[in-house]
Amino acid sequence: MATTTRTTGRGTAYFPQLAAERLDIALCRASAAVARAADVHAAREGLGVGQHLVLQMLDAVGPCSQQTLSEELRIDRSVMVGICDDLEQAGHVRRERNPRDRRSYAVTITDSGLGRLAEAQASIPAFLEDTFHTLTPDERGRLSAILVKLLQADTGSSP
Amino acid sequence: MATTTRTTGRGTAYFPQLAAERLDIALCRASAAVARAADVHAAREGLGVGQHLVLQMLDAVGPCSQQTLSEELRIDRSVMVGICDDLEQAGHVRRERNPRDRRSYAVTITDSGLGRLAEAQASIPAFLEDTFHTLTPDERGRLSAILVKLLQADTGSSP
DNA sequence: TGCAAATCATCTGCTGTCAAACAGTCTTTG
DNA sequence: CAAAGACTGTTTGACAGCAGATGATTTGCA
Repeated sequence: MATTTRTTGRGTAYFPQLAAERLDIALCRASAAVARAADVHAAREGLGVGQHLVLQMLDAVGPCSQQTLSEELRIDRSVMVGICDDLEQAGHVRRERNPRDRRSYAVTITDSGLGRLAEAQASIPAFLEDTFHTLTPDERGRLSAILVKLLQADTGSSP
Repeated sequence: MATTTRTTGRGTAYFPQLAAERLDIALCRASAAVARAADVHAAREGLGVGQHLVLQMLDAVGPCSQQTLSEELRIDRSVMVGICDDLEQAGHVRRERNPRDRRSYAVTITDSGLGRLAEAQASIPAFLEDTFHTLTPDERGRLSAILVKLLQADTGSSP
């Protein structure tokens, strides 16, 4: 028996060793696990992760073009189209042509969107606590700082 | 005006703030960037990331079934099929039916595979150095330890 | 003014991954 | 021994994400 770790049947599992040697793999596997948890949470909440981020950013910085949203949230343009479609259909944002540059939209959050955002925001702390409960607050802070530093090198990609 | 950061046009970018607030998002975005770098490196090296991991594990723990490889490397079974197909076609592994349980294979690394693995392994340190050059060795160690700890909670998924 | 180049949103095709169904094999149990 | 259930590898269908092309609009320059 040994119902604890039925992975190999051998005494030791190989994954921890790999994760220790290959920082890139550890990062990707951890991200996949967290992303899955986020998707589950979002599905239960009824608001997609991308939709939540868009509402949050619109609330924080005001009306934006879809391109600005894409760049700042690191979401592809063609994906952003669908996210804004869904949000607009739900009545959470309005898409108005920017009068100063009618190629771009001025995506604006509505009162409905503000209410939905407030609901969704309220559930985030519990989600984070649940997902990262194995880490101490100190470790979470360190992880955050390291990731921010790592991400700073990835702003403009290549010349 | 303001050709420095053309992301928003505003003075400050929103992404760093988001990354600081949402640990899950920061993790996913960093992972995406690293995964892309790994894919580029793998393409240049001519050996897929998954293929490399399989060879590495076979060399470390000996012949395995595809299921063991899948579970320990956190790669889906149906993806593992293609990886082993490619490796077998390249002559880097052999698939022999396990005589004790003919449902499973005993995937075995060949001499060709050992040679290919040695080549690929040699290029990993430079890749890691290049990808994580913004982090100090101390930060890399901390990140690794935190990720390992975070991943330990993800062994058996649900009861 | 008029025309070429750039920009914004969108659409299309492709790749890679995952969930679910399927065939072959082993184990259990009557 | 034989049927039912569980496990291994494989195939199929669906879906997210990304690169490139397209249409509408603005900007730059002769």
